[in-house]
Amino acid sequence: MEETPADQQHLAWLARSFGRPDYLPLSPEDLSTLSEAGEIIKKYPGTHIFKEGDSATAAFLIREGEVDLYRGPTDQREVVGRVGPGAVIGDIAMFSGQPYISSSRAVGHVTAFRFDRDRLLPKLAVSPAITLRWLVASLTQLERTQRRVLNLMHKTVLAQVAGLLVNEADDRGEVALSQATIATLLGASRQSVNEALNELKRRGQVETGYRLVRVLDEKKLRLVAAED
Amino acid sequence: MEETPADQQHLAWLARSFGRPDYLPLSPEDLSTLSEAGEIIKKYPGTHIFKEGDSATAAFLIREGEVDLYRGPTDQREVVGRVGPGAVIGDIAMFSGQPYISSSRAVGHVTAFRFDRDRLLPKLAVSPAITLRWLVASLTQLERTQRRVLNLMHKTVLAQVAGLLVNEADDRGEVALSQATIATLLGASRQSVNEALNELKRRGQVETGYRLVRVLDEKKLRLVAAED
DNA sequence: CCGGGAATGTAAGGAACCCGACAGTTATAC
DNA sequence: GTATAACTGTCGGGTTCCTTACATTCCCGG
Repeated sequence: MEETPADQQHLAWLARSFGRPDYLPLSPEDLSTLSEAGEIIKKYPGTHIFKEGDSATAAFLIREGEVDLYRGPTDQREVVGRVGPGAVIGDIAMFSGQPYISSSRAVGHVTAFRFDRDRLLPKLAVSPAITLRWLVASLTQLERTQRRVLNLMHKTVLAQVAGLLVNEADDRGEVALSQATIATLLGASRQSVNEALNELKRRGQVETGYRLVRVLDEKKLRLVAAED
Repeated sequence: MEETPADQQHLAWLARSFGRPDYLPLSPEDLSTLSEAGEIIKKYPGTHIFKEGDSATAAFLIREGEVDLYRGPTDQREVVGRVGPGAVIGDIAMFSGQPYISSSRAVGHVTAFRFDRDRLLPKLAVSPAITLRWLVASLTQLERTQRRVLNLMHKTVLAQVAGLLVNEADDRGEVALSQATIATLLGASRQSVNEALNELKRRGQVETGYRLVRVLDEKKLRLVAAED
């Protein structure tokens, strides 16, 4: 089998995306196996990758761009999360054989790898290493979600906002979310988020702009997130 | 290899414990493989199965009894959940090679199956079906936790209590938890839980006793849980 | 360059909930 | 069988946060 440089790059990227690279690294054969279980797809901003209730025939590995996950009807949608490159979505529904539990919509231009259920399962049945890696990835996600439960339970909106900013900031310390989106992500009201951001701005720990928050003092922000 | 009736029973129980039995059922060889990766252990009430921060060398599958999961120091512990037969605990830490994230304590007499990491991983590496089943189990747990996040975000204490009662009730409709425990499970105060239970009692949907809540009208209780 | 839609800023009133305190009740251990 | 710890029931003050409402600012397409 001959492979172009682009393929190589893609396969290497696949290897990095699943969990810690030092833990049971995928062999080159494993990578090939995985790449044959689906295709790369591209989505325009605002389009759906899958919708709540659809039969779950595939899972998706985000390569580029960001994706919003939400539940409920369009007029009163409830954002469940926003994920970026490296995230796997739709796998819960696909593996458990149930309809998708949430809808996913591309925020910007999105490139993803689609794993087709019928092609993936036979491959996994003969590739324990990949299955194990996928298991570890899902358990890591589970742990993250459990931590989120603990945060939601006892922390004030101020601490929650600080925590979200630290987690979601890119390498330039910027978070490109509207205050309304931050509010739904935290399950708070837009006004409370606005008030919290004002407090952080007053303390000189962040700057705010249109659809944008810039982290100025990550260290202090982490302290605020740990309070309460 | 000769197997006693007790072994057979145990292996069959293992098969039922992991997710939906109609989905990729384990073969008898898989069951044997799994049973060789650890031993059955028994724990007295109040004793620890593992403690937060310990090196995670094993995961546990609960066979009988209930287990409390909690985090933080003993004097101000924070209950993360209570699990019964069929639940797998400690697997997150074990697979990701990190110390246990929470402590687990036997509520009553507990029988569990201990999977030793060093014996389990080689078995899984050659048994994709088991790994896949484990993956499905963890994803199901992830979905449950995500649902809990949604509940915590927008629902009132009354609705949360109603939901917990419906989920935790045994076949006689009884929930043997103290109001304080219910409160920590929901991240609410004991007083608020007490107030909610009074309201449900006033409506004739539950009865309360010492360390006990009895569900009288599950149907209406589900409606209350869905409100808000 | 300007109009409309989207996002941000601000304020007041009220609901839900937490905290501290204490009295009454039930289980459990000695 | 009694002491003690654990649990339930209840009250009032205080806080956080939501809701409603409206003014202002910003972006983008024509």
